[in-house]
Amino acid sequence: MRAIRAALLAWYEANARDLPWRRTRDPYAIWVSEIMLQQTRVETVKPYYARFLARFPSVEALARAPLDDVLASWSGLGYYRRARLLHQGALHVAEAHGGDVPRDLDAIRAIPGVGAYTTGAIASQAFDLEAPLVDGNVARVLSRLFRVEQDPKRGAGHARVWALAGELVRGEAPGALNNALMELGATLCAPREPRCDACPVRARCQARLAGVERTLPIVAEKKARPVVSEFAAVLRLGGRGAGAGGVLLGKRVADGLFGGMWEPPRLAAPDRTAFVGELAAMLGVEITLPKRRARAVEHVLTHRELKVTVYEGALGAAPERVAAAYRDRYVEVALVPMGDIEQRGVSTLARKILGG
DNA sequence: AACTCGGGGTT
DNA sequence: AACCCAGAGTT
Repeated sequence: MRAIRAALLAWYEANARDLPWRRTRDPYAIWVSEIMLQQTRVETVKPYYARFLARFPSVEALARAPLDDVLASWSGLGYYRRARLLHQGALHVAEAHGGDVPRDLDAIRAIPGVGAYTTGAIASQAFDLEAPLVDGNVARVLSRLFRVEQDPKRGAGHARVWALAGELVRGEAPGALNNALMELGATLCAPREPRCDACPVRARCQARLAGVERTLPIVAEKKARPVVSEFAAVLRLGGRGAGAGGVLLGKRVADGLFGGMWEPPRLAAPDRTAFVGELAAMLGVEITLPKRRARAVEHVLTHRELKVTVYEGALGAAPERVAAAYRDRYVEVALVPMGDIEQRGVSTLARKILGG
């Protein structure tokens, strides 16, 4: 274990990528980066990270901000619940800890949106606590290094990789050690084609010694992704009334898919006629859709594939609210000038629907 | 333990 | 097309 630690730390020292969140010890900044990096690639996160910290530079600033502003800053990043939980987390830290991220493991873990991985990341990187962490990269590295032949995402395999991470992190520079494990998984110990020739611990890798490095880690089979068909409408108000020129957006309920985000109204319906009826009922005004000129928008998510038929249409009048029967989906509607859409929390799917 | 939740790059 | 990524919360 000591030799592996030393090899990993020396390799990391010489090969670490220069990432924005590695240039700070501010626990808030590290926290923000870790939430953004959940299931999201480094290159995707970089611009969001810089913009987010510029707009919300402290726990207090984030806690004071309206959730809608936070969602707007998250627009396009995905997994929007993360933004909601991060905001809740800021409120929690502001109230329970006076705005300072706590240095206690249990207190960190109690922050909304902070799970086992993020606890270890904040504790080790911001406070140099000997707290382990296991993400997808670390799970793969440890599965190979110690030849764990069970799915590291659950059951005994999960317990095993966390125990190994706990043993490895004990010692000096826990933050660097954790980063070294992640860096190794991100750069050399790749899922398909690991570059073992350049690996600092290849001589001690149990999987490589047994010739099974490409078959580990064991992963569960994935379920097929169902295809869901929906309709959406990009609606504008005719004439010169209030809101003329704007496009109608609905704000989705907090829970579920795209929670709290704005989008052109999107409904499942058997056909175009039914969709127009649903839409008119939801908005309480007359809707005019052309028979043709529908566009097809496809959007792939983790657990489903959306195929959306998009119509450009007109409103008979400006709707004031969502009908009660539809408030399990939308909580508010607004006519938004195209130029103001960037200030709303808008999903990438909504951008595609608006895109034309 | 299973399920939900985005988006995008790589192979 | 398949794969997978600095995961967490709910049921």
